[in-house]
Amino acid sequence: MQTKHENIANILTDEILSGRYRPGDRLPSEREMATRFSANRGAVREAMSRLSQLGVAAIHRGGARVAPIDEANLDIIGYMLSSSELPDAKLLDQIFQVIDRLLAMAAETVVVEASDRQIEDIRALVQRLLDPSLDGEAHTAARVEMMRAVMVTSDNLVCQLIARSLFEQFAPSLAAFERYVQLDIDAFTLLMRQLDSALAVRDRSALRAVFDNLAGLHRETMLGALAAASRDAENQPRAALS
Amino acid sequence: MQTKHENIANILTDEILSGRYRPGDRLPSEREMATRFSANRGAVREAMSRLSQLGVAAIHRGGARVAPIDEANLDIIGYMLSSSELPDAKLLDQIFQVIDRLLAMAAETVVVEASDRQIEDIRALVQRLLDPSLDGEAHTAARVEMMRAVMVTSDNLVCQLIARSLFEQFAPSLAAFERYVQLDIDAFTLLMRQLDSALAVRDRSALRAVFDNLAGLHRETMLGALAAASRDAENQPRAALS
DNA sequence: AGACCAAATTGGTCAGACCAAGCTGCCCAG
DNA sequence: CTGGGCAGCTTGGTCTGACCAATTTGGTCT
Repeated sequence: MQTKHENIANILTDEILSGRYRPGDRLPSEREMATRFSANRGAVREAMSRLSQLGVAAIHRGGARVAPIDEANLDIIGYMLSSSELPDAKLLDQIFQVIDRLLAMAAETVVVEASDRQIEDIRALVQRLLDPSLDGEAHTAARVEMMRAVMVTSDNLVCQLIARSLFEQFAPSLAAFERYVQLDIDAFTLLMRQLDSALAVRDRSALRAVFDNLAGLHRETMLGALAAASRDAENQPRAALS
Repeated sequence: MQTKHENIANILTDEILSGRYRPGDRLPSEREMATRFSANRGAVREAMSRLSQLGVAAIHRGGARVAPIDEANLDIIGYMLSSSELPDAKLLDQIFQVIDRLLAMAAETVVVEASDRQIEDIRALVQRLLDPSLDGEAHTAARVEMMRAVMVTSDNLVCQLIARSLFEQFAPSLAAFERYVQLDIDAFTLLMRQLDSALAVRDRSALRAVFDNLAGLHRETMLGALAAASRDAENQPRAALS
C-alpha cells in the first residue's frame, strides 16, 4: 500500500479530474479533509502540496481553489489515462503523436550531429528488429530500446524528459489492452529497413518520411488494439456475471 | 517572500543540480535538514515532497537518495535555466526546437481537422502580425497569441501542456536577454504570408515548410540574442566597477 | 448600496512524540 | 577469517495540539 498522503492526493486528484470539484471552486479546508480522511492535517498538507505541484489546485492563505486542466502539469496525463478501465483513445492518440514527433526530431538531430560510431550503434539496434525469431515481448523491448537510444543519442534533454514522462505515464494503462496489440510486422520491417539506410547515408528527408510512416503505423496499431479491447470489454461483463 | 518549505525546496534543488549532491548519494535526514534550515521537520518534509515530485530525489523509509537528472520531471528545466545569470544556450535551443515541433504538429492537426471558422480566426491573428505599425512588445504578444491559438485549436491537450510548461519555465529567463532580441521582421513577415496561404488552402506540406523555416528563424534570433547578451555581460563587470 | 471594521476561518509553521520499515554493526557459528 | 543472523539505531510516515498572520466573512455604520 502507498503512503497515506499519496492516497489522499490520488483520491482528491481523481475527484477534481472527474468534475466533482470544478475549476475555480474552493476545496474543503485542510482541517475538514483531515477529518474526512481520518488523517492528520500534516498528511493532508502533503497531499495538497502534491495537488499544487500537479497544477490541479492553487493553494493560498484563506483557501485552496481548483485550477483549470490546461494549466496543469504534464503528470496529470497519467491520472487522466487511468480514470477509467480503458484509457481514452483520443488522449492516447495525442500522446503517441507527440512521442513520435519528438522521436523524429531526435532522429534528425542524430543524423546531423552524431558520430559515425553512435549511428552504427543505433543501426545495430535497428538490425535486431529485423530478426524474425524475436517473439512479441522481446520485439517490443527491442523497439523501446531502439527509440530510447535515438533519444539519448540526440542529447536533447528536453526531448528525453518529455518522452520518458509520457512513456511512464502511459505504461500502466498499456497493461489493460496490451494483449490486443497486433503490430503489422511486415510494414514495420519495411520501415526499419528504410530507417537503416536513411541512417547509413544520413538522409534527413528520408528519415522524416520513415518517422511519418512510423507514426501512422503506431497510431493504427494502438487505436486498433484499443478498439478491440473495448469491444471485448462490452462482452466481458456478461461472462463475468455467468 | 515565498513560503519556507518552498525556499528549502529551491535551495536543495539548486544544490542537487549544481552537483553538490550526486545521483545515488544519500541526502541528509529530515531531522538534520530541519536543524540546518532552522525549520520544523514538517516544513522540511514538504520541501522533500517537492523534490520527490520534481524527480530529483527518491524518498524511501530509511533515507532519501538523489536521482539522475534524466529521470526528473519536466519542471526541472526552469531550475536549470535559472542556475546562472544567462540561460544555457544549448538547453534554450532544445526548448525552442521542441516547442516549434509541437507547434508544427498542432498546425498540421488544425489544417486537417479544424473548422473553416477556426481557421479564419487563426488567419486573423496571422494577419495582425503583418501590421507594420505594431511595436516590438505588441508584436511579441501577438506572436505568442497566434501560437497559442494554434495549440488550442489543435485540441491536443498533451501538446498544450508541454508547450505551456516549457513556455512558463522559459519566460523568467527571457528577461535577462530580452532587450537583445532582434527579430528579422522581413523574414518573419514572409513566413507569415506563407503561413496564411497555407492555412487558407489547408496545404499540409506547405505548412510544414513554413514551420521548419520558422523554427530556424527562432533559433537564429534566440541564439543571436543570447550571444549578444553574453558579450555584453563580459564588458558589464568593468562598467560596474568604475 | 457601499465602505469599513472585527471576528472567524484558513494556510504556514512549530514542538514533541510514537511506530514500523530499513540500515548498521556486533556477535557467533562455520 | 568469513558469512549469516540478530539487536539496536536511524529514518521516514503519522499523529496531537498549538500559535501566527493573511484572508475571508459577516455585520455594522455611513
